[in-house]
Amino acid sequence: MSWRKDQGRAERGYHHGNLKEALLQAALDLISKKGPAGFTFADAARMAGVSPAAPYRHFRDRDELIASIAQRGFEQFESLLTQAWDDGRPDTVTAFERVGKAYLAFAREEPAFYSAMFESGLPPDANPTLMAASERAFAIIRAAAERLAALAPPGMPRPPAMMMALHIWSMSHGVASLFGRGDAARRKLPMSPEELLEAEVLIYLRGLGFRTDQRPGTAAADDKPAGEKAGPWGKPK
Amino acid sequence: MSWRKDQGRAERGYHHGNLKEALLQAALDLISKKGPAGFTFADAARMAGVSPAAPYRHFRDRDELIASIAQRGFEQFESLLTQAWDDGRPDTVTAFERVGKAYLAFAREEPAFYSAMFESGLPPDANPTLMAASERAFAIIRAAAERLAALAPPGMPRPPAMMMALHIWSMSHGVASLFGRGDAARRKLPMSPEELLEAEVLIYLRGLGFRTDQRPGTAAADDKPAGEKAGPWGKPK
DNA sequence: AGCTCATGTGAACGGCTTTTACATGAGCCG
DNA sequence: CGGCTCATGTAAAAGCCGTTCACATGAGCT
Repeated sequence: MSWRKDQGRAERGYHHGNLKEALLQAALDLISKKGPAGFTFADAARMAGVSPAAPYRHFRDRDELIASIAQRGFEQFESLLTQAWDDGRPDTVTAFERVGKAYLAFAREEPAFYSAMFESGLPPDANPTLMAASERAFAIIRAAAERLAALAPPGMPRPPAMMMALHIWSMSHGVASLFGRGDAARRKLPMSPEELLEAEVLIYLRGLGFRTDQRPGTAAADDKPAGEKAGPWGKPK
Repeated sequence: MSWRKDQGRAERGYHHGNLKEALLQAALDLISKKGPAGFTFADAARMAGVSPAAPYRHFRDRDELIASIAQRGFEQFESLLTQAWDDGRPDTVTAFERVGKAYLAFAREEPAFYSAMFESGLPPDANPTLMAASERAFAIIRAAAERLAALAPPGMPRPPAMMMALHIWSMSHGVASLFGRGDAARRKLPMSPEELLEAEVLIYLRGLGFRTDQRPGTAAADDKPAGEKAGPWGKPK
């Protein structure tokens, strides 16, 4: 019974009653503290107050637990992005930037989920339901890109929405993964990750011909070429 | 002596003679096969034909071995990027794109190095010499960005080179990390990672006011606003 | 009340990391 | 050449982890 920690939880009998949930919660705690590599199955069991063998009644092995967390992470992620996108209100560009911020916020505030989702080294094709969850989350970015692409200024070739979505995703993931988490991979930056990503996306959108200095939402007013105003990186000296 | 594998190597006596190197090489093999998580110290020792305790004469622990690999990776990375940049020849934009391709090529061809460098979950501040190596590699991108920023079209605010460098780095890392390696994280893409990154960088540069459809290198010829020609993503339908 | 099956336990196996005391022999010094 | 010394490697052991298996428990159904 050395594993029985009685850490403040209600007394329980032979059966835990909610072990699967308790294990997922414990794993989240542990991963956010020590990274997905430092997390151990036995620790999670200890934290839930059960024997080291008990988790095997709920997860085939350690990887399946991590995959479960990743999946749950993608679901929360999708919901967060959906909310941030808010169907493009009040205008497409504003909503789009809100999605970028939400991406970073998720990476920062849920590092355990984020690393389980993107840095756990699981084969993504191993778990079809996991991949489906991941694709549903990406679909939000994809949908936003679609709407944005439709707004591309006339007289220019329309950028493929899928490509735009992949670009935005890679920017967001790149910033989040290199600079995003408070603890890991801290490099000295001249600006916050949020500012960095926002500037990056704005410059990118300008490169596609968008005029990012105003927010018409749906109206494309004048035709002045991009690049004659202050940039998105604050005041030029 | 079960650990003695005699795998084709020259016979040796009590002393290995080159164990440190052999361990690094073995670790590279193992990491590229099974990821940085799957790699074990004992396996590396076995592969080098020594007892499981021998590696401790050369590395304080498993993490120090991985850090050594990461450091060596950053050195090779720096050398590769330097070579790709080639001091901006034949022209800045061309050289810049070559750097992007070199980044992806490194991630693809040296996945073991790449994951040790960016995905091993080591605290980057733990090892000052490692961080220094990482900064020397980044300095190449930084220097390239500096040259590019100096070329920014007149009449526009100059983008800060440091910001450009961080943007380029995050794009490259994002693409490499999400889509770059053949095995891991494969998602179906409408284009190759190289094309994806090249388009992304070109659009970004256009957003900064660069005219990316020609390669003046140092001369900024005419003034036509960007965005009146075919985009960098191939033919618009 | 009795049965059954999901859920949890204990013990055990093999493997990994790391430490400690000991063995070996390469290189240096005289 | 002979002997010393110390870097390098070995053996053994402790402690942890993942995983499996036979067995225990008791919740829920009939």
